[in-house]
Amino acid sequence: MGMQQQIQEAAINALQQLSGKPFTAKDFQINKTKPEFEGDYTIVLFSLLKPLGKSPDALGNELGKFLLEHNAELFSSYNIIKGFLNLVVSDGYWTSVLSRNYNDVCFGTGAQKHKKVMVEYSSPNTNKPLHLGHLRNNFLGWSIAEIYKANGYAIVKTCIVNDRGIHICKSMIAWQLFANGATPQSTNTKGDHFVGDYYVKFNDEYKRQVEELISNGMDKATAEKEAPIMKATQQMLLDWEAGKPDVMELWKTMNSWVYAGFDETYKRIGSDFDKAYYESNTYLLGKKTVEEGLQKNVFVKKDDNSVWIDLTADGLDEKIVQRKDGTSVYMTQDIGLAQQKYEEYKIDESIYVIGDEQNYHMKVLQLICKKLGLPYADSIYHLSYGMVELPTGKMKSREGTVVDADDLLNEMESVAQQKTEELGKVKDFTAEELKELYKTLSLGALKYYLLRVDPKKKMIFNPEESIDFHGHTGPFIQYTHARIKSILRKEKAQRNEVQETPLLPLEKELLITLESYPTILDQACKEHDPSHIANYVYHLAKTYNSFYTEHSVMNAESEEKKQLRLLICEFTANVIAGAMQLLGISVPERM
RNA sequence: GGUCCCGUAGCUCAGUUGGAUAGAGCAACAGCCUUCUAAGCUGUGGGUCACACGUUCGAAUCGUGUCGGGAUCACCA
Repeated sequence: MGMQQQIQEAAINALQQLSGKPFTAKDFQINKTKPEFEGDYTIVLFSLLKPLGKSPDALGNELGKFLLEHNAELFSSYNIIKGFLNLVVSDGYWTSVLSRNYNDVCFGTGAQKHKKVMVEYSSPNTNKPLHLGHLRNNFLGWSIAEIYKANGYAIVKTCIVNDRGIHICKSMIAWQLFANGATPQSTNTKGDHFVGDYYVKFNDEYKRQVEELISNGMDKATAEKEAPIMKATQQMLLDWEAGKPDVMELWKTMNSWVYAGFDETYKRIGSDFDKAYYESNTYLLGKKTVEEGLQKNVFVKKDDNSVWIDLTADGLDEKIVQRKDGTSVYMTQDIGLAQQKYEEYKIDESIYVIGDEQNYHMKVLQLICKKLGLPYADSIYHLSYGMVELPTGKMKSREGTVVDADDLLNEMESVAQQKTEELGKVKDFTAEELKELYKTLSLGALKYYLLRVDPKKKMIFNPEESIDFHGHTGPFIQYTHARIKSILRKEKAQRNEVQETPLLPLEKELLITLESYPTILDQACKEHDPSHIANYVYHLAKTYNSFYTEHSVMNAESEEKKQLRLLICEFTANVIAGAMQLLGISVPERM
């Protein structure tokens, strides 16, 4: 149980004993004491004054005295300023937290919940390589899965691969027209980039053809429909749906090129999946759902045979769920896939990591599932995240401003190399150790940069800022870990507990921060938000660095202090490593 | 136009179940390495928390309105 919760329970008990009335956690607030006042935690008294009919000083003193008497192991003193009751937690309590947890690598993790949670993330299209936006998605999805695991949930990581449709046919057509049989092997190109190049070629040619038709007197809308390359693409989609052998063959071949490229990038960034769903297998799902919906009168069939749901009573629109030709739309496929996931894995919660441009879609999806009475409707959670933009504005593929994931990773790695060489601290590393370090640092910088921001908010990716390894960054935290390890290589703690000893302000502040880690972890899970962990671990590292500069471990004032600080060092290193691991970032022993 | 989200220091972000004088980083300036890794630490300057009104003992946080920015409202996915 966290300190704050303990204080809450002690205070509830005290208030009930003193007044004979019942109280709950909602009746008053407990905060961390502001640094300018004496104390560690503060009970805000204002909300209690009226119900108890007491003055701030009177209530504060009664409550403070009671807590000191009945919870002597927790509190050493109190003071009252205006309506704030500041409690000083005894040093003995903090050192006991240290002794109990300093070498517990599971510190902060939750008990087994016996619940299964699915996280769907990444979800690429197989017509172009991954870009910066995908990286935010991948890092978020992977991290939230780790955070759930740490809180005691069983996790299934999935990915829905958008491997069919008109956009896939575009790169296929362009390859047929322009490639002369070229392959990733023959051109020495990474497969996903190779296919992406033909997607670009399609758009160039399409644009050229449309302009040509317009200059021959056709209006724009017609030209866009009549361009030969577009007509060929639409025909190809029909051929694909009919299973025409040569089209299927080309489709399989080109997708296999893309998958080879994706695998490389996923491996590099540490994304992995327990199960991949392919849209080519799921796009026909949902027909049964439509039947059920019609029977339950949730859906209505119009004269032209198309099927709709009316959500206007819920403040939304009418939504189509089946085309007049009887095929499923995106929405229906998603309901079908949700059903399939539920049946295959019996999941208790289903998290979808999808950009906020689909907020409306996900809202509608969940609402339809509810109206259909599907058992998994309430378990759907849309982890919505904002777009990644550049200082110059949005990324636009047409303007070539999309930041490619592989390029970015290469760039980051060479910056890591350059900075490491400049500092020259690891000259004895082997070539392999160096390579590993560059990878660790570059990924640490990038993941931290993308995860430290509240997922819901759109964010600006500033290339110059992202390669900074100072200040509020991943490498700063990694560096702090390496510093601690440097001390611990020289000397290990001789004891596994410490005598109660007066704590210096920075020692105490570190222990208070460390003690709050489980609460932060729990909050990150409940709010589906890795940025809480990211901001917490930065704060911890920063506090440690102040402590490190101010107080020597090896040359401590006394042997008792030295042992105390060695334990604090080990505790801090463990929490930093554990928290960073939840963000998908590893921490080096040296850097 | 309807619905939803956002607006905090020059820039990027914390802080939002209402609590004390709103915090970090970057950028600027001034210091600190013969002592555990200076990718560090310490200090200075920098704010109409978009604006207005309201609720409250107390509002960046809650409500209403205004302004500004974004997303979405396809027989696309």
